[in-house]
Amino acid sequence: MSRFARMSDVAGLAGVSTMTVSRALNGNPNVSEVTRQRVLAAVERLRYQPNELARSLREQRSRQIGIIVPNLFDPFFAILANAISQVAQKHSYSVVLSTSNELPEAEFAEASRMLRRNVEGLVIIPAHTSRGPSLLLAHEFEQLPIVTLDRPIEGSRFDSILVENEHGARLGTEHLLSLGHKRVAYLGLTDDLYTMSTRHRGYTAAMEARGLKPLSTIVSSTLEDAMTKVKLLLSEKKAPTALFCANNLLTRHTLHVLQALGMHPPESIALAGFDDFETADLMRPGITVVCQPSEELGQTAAEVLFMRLNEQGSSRRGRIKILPTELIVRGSCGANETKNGKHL
Amino acid sequence: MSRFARMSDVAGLAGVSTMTVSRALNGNPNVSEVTRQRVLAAVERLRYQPNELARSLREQRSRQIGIIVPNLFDPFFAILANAISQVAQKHSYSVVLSTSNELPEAEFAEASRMLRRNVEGLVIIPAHTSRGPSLLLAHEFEQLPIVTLDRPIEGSRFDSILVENEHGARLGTEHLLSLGHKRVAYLGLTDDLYTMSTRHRGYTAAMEARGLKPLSTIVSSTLEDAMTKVKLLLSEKKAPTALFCANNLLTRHTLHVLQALGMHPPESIALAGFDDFETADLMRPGITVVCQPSEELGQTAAEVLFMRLNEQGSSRRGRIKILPTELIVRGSCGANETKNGKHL
DNA sequence: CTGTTAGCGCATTCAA
DNA sequence: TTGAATGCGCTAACAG
Repeated sequence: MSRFARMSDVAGLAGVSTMTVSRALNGNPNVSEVTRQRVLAAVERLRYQPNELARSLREQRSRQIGIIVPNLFDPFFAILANAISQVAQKHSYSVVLSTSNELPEAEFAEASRMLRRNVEGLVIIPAHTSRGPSLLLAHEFEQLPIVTLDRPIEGSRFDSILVENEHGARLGTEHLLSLGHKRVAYLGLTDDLYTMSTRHRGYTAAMEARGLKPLSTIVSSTLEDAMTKVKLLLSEKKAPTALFCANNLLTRHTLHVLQALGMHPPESIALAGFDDFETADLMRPGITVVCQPSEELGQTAAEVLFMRLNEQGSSRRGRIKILPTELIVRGSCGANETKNGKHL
Repeated sequence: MSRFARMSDVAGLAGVSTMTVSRALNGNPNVSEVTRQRVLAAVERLRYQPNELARSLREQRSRQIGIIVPNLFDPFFAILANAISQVAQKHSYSVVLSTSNELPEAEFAEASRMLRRNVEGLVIIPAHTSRGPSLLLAHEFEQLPIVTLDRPIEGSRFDSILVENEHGARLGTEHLLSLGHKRVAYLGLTDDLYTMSTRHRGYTAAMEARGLKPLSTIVSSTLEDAMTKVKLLLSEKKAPTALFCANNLLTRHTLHVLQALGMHPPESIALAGFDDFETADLMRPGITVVCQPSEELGQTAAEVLFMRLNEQGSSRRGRIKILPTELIVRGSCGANETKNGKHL
C-alpha cells in the first residue's frame, strides 16, 4: 500500500522536522518562505502524497460521505447518485457508495460499514421496509448526520428531501379526469413504500373530489406480475378507460402490456404516469407524465448534508424539504397539446 | 467522529488487554473460550465497533476499491457501476465512487485522491482524451492495480474489459445491407473515442465488403448538433436510406430528429443502433440494436480486479478480455422478425 | 493463552 | 519560526 514517500522522508531531505513539513503543506503561515520552498522542493522530488488515512485518523475527520441507494440500474437513483457525487466533489469530499437492493438488512450493514469507516455523513434513499421501523433508527447512527432522499423515515430525526408526490399524482389523475374519463385506474407498487402510498392518496383524492370510486391495482415490480394483473384489469366488463401508473417502471411495464394486447394509447385507453423517463417523448404518442426534478433532488440532499456538517452540533430536529412536481402533457391521454397537433 | 467506545474501553471492561480483544474479534484461535465470551459481552455492552480507519492504517490494507466513471446519468455507465459495486459488496470491500465528466484532468485528480486514500485498486472507464496520452500513465499509479472498462488505455499495463465493438457494428451494418439498403450512413461521435473509432471501423468494413462507399457523419453529443447535421444529411439529393447510430445517445437523438421531420422508421428510412436501451422495444416499431452485456461487463471488470488483488505482485502485463455483442432485430429496419408480424 | 512494546503516518500541544 | 513529545485506534512481533 504505502510504497510511497512518507512525511518523514520529505523532512529528512529538506533538513527539517515533520512538523515543519506538515505546516508547509497545510498552509500554516508560521513557516518561513525559505523553509517552505525547501520543503516543497523535497515534496516534488520525492513525489510525496499525504496519506489521507493517517490524516483522517489523526484529525478525526475523514472527508468522506456515504451514499446508499437501492440500486443504480434505476435511472432515477443513478441520477440522484450522480448529483450527490458532483456536490461532494465540489466540496473536495470523497464518496463511498453502496446499494441496498431494497433490503433493510443490507442497508443497515452497509451503513454500519460506512460508519466504521468514519464517513462524516450519509445520504440514503431508504430501503423498503414492510415490517417494523427502519434499522437506521439504531443507536449507532444517533450522532451521524443523515439525509434521506425520496422517502422519509418515520419518527426519525433525519433531514429529508422529498417531492410533491400527492399533489403530483393528483395533477396527473385530474388531467385524465378533465379529458372526460370516469373509470381511471391506479396502478402502483405496495403502499408500504412512502412514495407509493402518497401518490396513491393523491390519486384517490382526485377521484373522490369528483365523486368517483377509486379503482386501484397493486402489483409487484416484476413485468410478469404487471402483465397478469393489468391484463385481468382490462378484461373486466367495466374496464377502466384510463390508467395512472405510479412510477416509471410501472409505466414501462404497462406499455409492454398494452403492446402485447395491441392497444395503443390514447386510442383505446389513455395513459399517464408518475416519473418522466428518458424516452417518454419518443414514444408514439409521447407519454404524459408527472415529472420530478431528479437532479435538483440529489443536489439539494447533498447540500443539506454539507450544511449539517458545517453546523456546530446544533442538531435540531430533521427538516423536510419538498420539491415541486410538474405535469408534462404529451399525447398518451388524448390531450391536444403536442407540438404539431399530432400524437407524437 | 469517534464518540464511540474504543478497543481499550472494551479491554478495560473485560479485564483483558487490547490485544486479547483484537484477537477475540478477529477470530484468532489463541483465545480461551471464557475470555472470548467476556470480551464479546463487553463489546455488546459498549456497542463497540472497530475503527476501520485505524485498522486500515495499521494493516496497510484499506479494503476499498475505487470506481471512476464519466458520469452516472448515462444508464450504461450506471449499470456498470452497479455491477462493480455488487461484486465489491460480495467481497466485503467498500467502493469509493467518482465521476470524471469525460475530463482527463478531473479523472486524474479523482484517481489521485483515491490513491491518497489508499484504495487497493481501481476500475476506470477512461475519460475521453483527444490530445496526448492518458494521465493515468503517471508514475504514481505504477503500483496500483487498475482495470479499465469499455475503453482501453493505449500503451498501458492495465487490464481491460471491452466488447466486440468492431464486430458488432459490422453486424448491425450488414443487417441493414442485407435488407437491400445501399446508402447506409454512419452517425458517430468523435473517433478519438475508442468505442467510436472501432465501431466506425466495423461499419466501414461492412460497407467496403460490398463495394459501397462509407458515408460517415460525426457529431458532438448535444441534441442540437445531431439535429442540424442529421437534417442536413437527410436533405441531400442522394440521402441515405438507412442509418447506423454508434451509441444509444445518438440513436435517441436521431429518433428525435426523425420525429421532428415526421419520418417514422422503417417507412421512409431504416434505423439501427449500437447499444440497447431501456425502451428500445417499446418504440413503434422497436429499434433494432446491437446490444452489449453491460452487467457482465462491470462484473467481469470487478472480478478481474479482485483477482489481481489476490495475486502476489506477479504483475504481468495487462490482459484484455473481450465480451461478445449481439444483434437484436426489432422493427426499425423493416425486417420481419417482430413478435406478431406487425411493427411494434 | 495472554500481555507488552512498538509503530502505521500524520497533526495537536507545548516548549524553545 | 521550529521542534519534541505524544497519541489518533489498531495489530504484528515478540515475550512470558
